[in-house]
Amino acid sequence: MDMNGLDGFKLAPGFLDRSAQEQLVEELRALLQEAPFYTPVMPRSGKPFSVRMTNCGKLGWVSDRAGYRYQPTHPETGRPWPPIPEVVLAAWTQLGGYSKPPEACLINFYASGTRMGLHQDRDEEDLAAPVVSLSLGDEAVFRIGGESRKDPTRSLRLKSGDALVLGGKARLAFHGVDRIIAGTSTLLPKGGRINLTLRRVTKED
DNA sequence: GAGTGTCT
DNA sequence: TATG
Repeated sequence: MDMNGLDGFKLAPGFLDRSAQEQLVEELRALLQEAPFYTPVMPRSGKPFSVRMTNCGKLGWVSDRAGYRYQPTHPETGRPWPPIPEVVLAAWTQLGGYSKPPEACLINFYASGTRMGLHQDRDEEDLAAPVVSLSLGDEAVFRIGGESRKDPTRSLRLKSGDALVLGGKARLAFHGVDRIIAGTSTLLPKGGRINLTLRRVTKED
């Protein structure tokens, strides 16, 4: 809707065409053998997230009873995260407009019925860097607001192949996923949605 | 130093 | 169901 980022965010509809999406899903299949999805839990309460997560890149975002943090290894296998696929790195280069490379790529799997409450991405030290995300599979009803939880929000549909950049004004915008619309994509044989989120974590390195 | 939770 |  707003490619110029007047709201601070930039949506690039159809950034990945169907064959690029298929190739990426193929790469993800191998990556997922190395770093399987797991179910994170909320700090303190231990309540499980409905999304399943894994990561690639030098650092991965994790949540457990101790809190949120970035770490270099998978919490269940103890192994380092696999490298970020080339196409995904290319999205950062083409859309991010940032000199330093991404360090973390969070991979979320949303089965139908999964939601993600409104939140800010603020566990990164480098808040000047944008957040770039790619959608694959079923459509998501995405909600985005402002820097305060009480700011008005609006809803947008994220389709398979779309890229979304949260930078500048929108870097700290509250956002979440209200709903996944089952049956809106044939990309993933078992349905659901995969979201890849690229972030720069540290300022130097 | 809690929080991407669940609630209506 | 959509919204906050």
